Amino acid sequence: MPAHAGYQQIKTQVLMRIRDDIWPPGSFLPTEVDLADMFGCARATVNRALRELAEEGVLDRRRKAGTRVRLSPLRKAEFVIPLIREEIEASGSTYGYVLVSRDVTPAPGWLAAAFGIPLGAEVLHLRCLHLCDEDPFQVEERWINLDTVPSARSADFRAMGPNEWLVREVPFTDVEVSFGAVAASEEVAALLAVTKGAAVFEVERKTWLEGQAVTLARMWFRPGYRMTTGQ
Amino acid sequence: MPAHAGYQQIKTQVLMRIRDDIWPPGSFLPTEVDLADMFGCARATVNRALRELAEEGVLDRRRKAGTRVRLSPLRKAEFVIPLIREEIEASGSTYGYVLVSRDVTPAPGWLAAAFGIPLGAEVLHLRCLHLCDEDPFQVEERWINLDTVPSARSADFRAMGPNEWLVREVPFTDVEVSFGAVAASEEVAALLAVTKGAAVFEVERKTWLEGQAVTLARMWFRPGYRMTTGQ
DNA sequence: GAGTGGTCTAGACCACGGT
DNA sequence: CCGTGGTCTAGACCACTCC
Repeated sequence: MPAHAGYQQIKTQVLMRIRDDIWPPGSFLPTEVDLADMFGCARATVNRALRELAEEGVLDRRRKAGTRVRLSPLRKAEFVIPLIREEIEASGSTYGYVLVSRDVTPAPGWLAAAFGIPLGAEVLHLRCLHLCDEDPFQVEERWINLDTVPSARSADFRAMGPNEWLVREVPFTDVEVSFGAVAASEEVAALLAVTKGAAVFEVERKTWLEGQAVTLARMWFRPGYRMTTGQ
Repeated sequence: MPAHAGYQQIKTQVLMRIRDDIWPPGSFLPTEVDLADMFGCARATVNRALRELAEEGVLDRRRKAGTRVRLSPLRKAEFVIPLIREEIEASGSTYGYVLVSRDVTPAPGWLAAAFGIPLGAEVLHLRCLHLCDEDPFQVEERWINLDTVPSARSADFRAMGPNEWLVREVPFTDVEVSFGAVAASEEVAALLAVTKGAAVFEVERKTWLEGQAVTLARMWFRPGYRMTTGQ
């Protein structure tokens, strides 16, 4: 109703009306033109408010059909995945890095399958350990597609982690991240200084550059590590 | 350059120039006015493109200072957290639910502290088991603040899970989600039918309604469960 | 076919915050 | 102070998709 309704206020108003069951789940909202009239503002302002609410998972919008309240709102959680060096240094600790192993091999079958590369294509395989104040913090196992990133073959990963190197050198267009919990393998347990079978948080990250597989990384964190929404 | 540059094309163009090191990390982009001139479009169009790239973590924008390329782009991962019933039914399986325990107690110290409620305030404490085709799928432990949600005291959680009930009945304004890996406690292990100490994926979810604590839930999933970006 | 959202424009005023 | 992004407007055309 305020003469100077901004898109933020419109978002709030819409959420209030949904909460008060004026627009219950599944029901249609008025059209943008009508809402602009109701709120005394331009249609573009309403459009931005509704577009953002749709993006946030509250509304469902379709041309011609209109805007409706989602039956159950999509519940999204956004995580910022920090560069491990920055995460450790931001906490006031000292970052350390060790390259554990490096070899060039034909892609194992599971990797070729999971990643969409020809079976037997050469990949660079690295295992690394990241330290926080000298204590094991994260174990990283990484596979780099040498067809897509040939320069990785001659890069020196003894001083700089593959993550940092890739961030600087290799662009990508698509990412897939997944989280899970696994029992520490013998090797991971040894590197993390935990008992074999201990519960460790696992992050897997795959990237592509315009359809070409770039890299796949699996990371295991020391016990107690959590990933939390927000910054 | 095309006469009809849309904001999508501008985003692409900007990303290409960043990739080609025309605008290297840390450098400033031209102002919106100049870019609008370059791309032959209105400033609003440039604004939307840059605003979205900032939202995605590629750019850093400040009034007066201008727009610069982030030194290292923020790496964000967005997860859609499904309602467990819908997740199971979407996979073609049968959903089952069991209420394991229910009691009303004064909030334990850790809960009061972690959640910002007065020590000793009454909370409803529930333990539930969610089943997929009769097999344990998820164990849920839930605490509901009865000061904020008094109606929960008389709700019947034997037929409907607290999650579904809360989604229908209680609005919230703020959420915090965190993921981790923990060793299954004796009780969780028994409910999930795994050995004690097995690695299980844990999701913790807290919600507030305008500063008032609503509910805290901890959920443990059967082995092998993963949370993946995208829908 | 027609109604809805999706987008673009040209212009304007404002708020923040670096210099 | 004053340049930059943040937002709003009034109008327009377009694209999708439901009927």
